[in-house]
Amino acid sequence: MGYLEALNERQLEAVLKVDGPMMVIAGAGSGKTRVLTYKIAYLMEQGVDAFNILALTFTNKAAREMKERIADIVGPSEAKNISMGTFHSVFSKILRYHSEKLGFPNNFTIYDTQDSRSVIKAIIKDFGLDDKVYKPATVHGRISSAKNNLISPAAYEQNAEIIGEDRIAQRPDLFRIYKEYVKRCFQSGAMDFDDLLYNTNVLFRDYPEILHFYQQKFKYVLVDEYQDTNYAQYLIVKKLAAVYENICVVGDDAQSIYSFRGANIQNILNFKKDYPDFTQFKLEQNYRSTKNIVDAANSVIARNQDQIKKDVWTSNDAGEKIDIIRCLTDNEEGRVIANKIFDWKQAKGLDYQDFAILYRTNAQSRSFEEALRKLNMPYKIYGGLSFYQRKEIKDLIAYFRLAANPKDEEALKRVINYPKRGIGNTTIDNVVVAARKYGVAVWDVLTDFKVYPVDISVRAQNTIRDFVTKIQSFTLRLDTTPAFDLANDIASSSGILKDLYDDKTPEGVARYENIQELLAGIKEFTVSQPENEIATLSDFLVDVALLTDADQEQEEDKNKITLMTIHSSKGLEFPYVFIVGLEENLFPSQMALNSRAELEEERRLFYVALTRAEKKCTISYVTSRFRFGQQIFAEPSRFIDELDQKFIHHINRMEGNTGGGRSLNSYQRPSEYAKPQSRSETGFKMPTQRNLKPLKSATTSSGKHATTVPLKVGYNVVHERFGKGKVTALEGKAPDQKATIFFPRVGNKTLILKFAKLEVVD
DNA sequence: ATCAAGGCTTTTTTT
DNA sequence: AAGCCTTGAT
Repeated sequence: MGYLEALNERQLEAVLKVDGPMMVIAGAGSGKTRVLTYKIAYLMEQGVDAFNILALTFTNKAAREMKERIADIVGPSEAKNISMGTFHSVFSKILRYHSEKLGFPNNFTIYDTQDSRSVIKAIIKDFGLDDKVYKPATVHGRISSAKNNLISPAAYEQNAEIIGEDRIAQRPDLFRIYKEYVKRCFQSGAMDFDDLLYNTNVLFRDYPEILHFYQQKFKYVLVDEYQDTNYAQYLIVKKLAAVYENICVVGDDAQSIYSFRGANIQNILNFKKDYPDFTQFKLEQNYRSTKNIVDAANSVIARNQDQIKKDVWTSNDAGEKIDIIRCLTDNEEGRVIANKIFDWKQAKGLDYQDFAILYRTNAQSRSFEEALRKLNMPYKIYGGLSFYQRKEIKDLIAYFRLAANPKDEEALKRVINYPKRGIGNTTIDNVVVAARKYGVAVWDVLTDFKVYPVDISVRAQNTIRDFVTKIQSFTLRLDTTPAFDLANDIASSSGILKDLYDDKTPEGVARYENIQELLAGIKEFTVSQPENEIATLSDFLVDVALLTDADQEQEEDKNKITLMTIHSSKGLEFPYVFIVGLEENLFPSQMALNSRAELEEERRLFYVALTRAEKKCTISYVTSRFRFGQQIFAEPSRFIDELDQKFIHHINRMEGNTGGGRSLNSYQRPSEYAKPQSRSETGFKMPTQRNLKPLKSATTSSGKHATTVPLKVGYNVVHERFGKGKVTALEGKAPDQKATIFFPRVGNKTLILKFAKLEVVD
């Protein structure tokens, strides 16, 4: 049990408490994962059977990593018997096992967001509703939050408050859409993400013997990131733990950032109500970050009203202050940060993987990608359009899905005429209308025009018959053929492979390669299966719907700069972190300015971002950026002002003195903002904030001349293009003085100071 | 039935 | 800037 020595007193207490309800409130970087890992290992060493442990994590990746760490302690053969994963993946497996109880096929499809939206869109159209008023995304959000709160369509319709909200929002028919949506999903043998939680609750509610079975199986229940669970998840956990009450939840209310998805901080408060004799542990020592970072983050989060008081502290060094960089445009922001990474990597001998760029929205990644590409620096973007959401991948998987579950209407619609086989929209529409009329799945109509007559041409009927036969031939081989073999056959005989191969545009080539990559992945999946079992395509499909980019990480992705949203950075840490786009209406998001609760969530998000950094945190904002293809002007985020000034340091890049109306600032700054941050003042007013001094008489946009600092041999300077350097020699006198400067990036350069755009670094 | 062109909305975050 | 949808021509 030597590993227990690696724990501090608080952590140790939390690990050693085995039985009964407990809650660990764990500040950022306080070793939460370590506690959870060791706790599970300790349980097993105390004789708890791995089969009796359920550990729920927020991502698949977190589950996998934790499992590996536990395996290191207790051995892989034991570790693999723990039920560990996300709520969605663990309970989708349980649902598959009992699906017939709920009237679903055991190979039910999991609809992703796109599928759900598409179903909803069709319903809105069929109901003759205006899709400007009933936006599919909004409607889906409404349905999703109903499900997350376990409100059935019937209960929705009865709920005066909800119906009132819909009426006020001019969407009185929403309950009808909800009802129809559930019906269509059921008819398609499909569950959406929310159904995985909702239906688990239905299963446990309606089948006490099944609930009883899992209560006995999962004698120990552990939940990570408890602050981000929603009501449906809360109730699942509560029911499972009702008998033994061996429940351990771990979380940090300050890092609750998923309320848009139904996450409810209330769950933490409910915990006290549900288990009055629970034990609470607080982990407050941060092992991750410097004092500056921890204290700066504390100074921000202190402004939130809703929080459990904590005193997060660290014994680490003070470290450097947080730099705040102003840039003119989003493109410049990309270049400046790419250059910084380049310089710091050189100067400090760092790896690419030491850096992360975090942003509020996925769309911001572009300027960084471009800048990094130009400097030939490897990066990896997480999130955004994931591999599995690409059209060609979804197309091929749709064939797989259809083979496994022909009632899957979204898959059917996707591929019935792709590649083109002459089954046009009119035909499909007619078939769909007929299916609704007969009250059966579209597939049922397609397979039997005698029983379900449809008014379509004989030609179309024949084409459809061929298509149906082809799918049926796939279905027949589903349980007997290894996944890779069948997948390969489907890719060829569906015509997808040829269709993409014939497309010689760069995009087409990339798509073809993506398909090959998917097939290679399936190959790997197939051969990694235990000797005497065959991995079928159905097995592959079970996982694929719930996979994300983070689960796909390749070995070659390891030493790369990380680009991701702050949301996806939760739980991660990096030595050097850049938080970019700190502007009003972007961060905090424009959508989050309607209530204090929303703003506080944005602030928690900022807190999460800050606390990802170990050594150094850098923040940037721009005064002008492109949005929807249009240039918009931006003001610095209020969050910048909320940081205690003690811990930050403003850097304003100086311009050259070429003059001439270049400045965007001159018309950017409205009067209310002609104050401290204004470029010629910030960084000069407060001596404590000064770190970069202008060297040559740089003319600012307002026409003022900045102070001139004499240059000396040995000074460190920053050049706009060459980056950081050291002055090795000086010759001549001003105004024609020249300096020889060694730049690690480009070697020695002799520059005429009059022209060189240099800044001196203290 | 298919394809090209033009117009329109979109960006908050994710299992 | 890009994807989606409608429209209109073939």
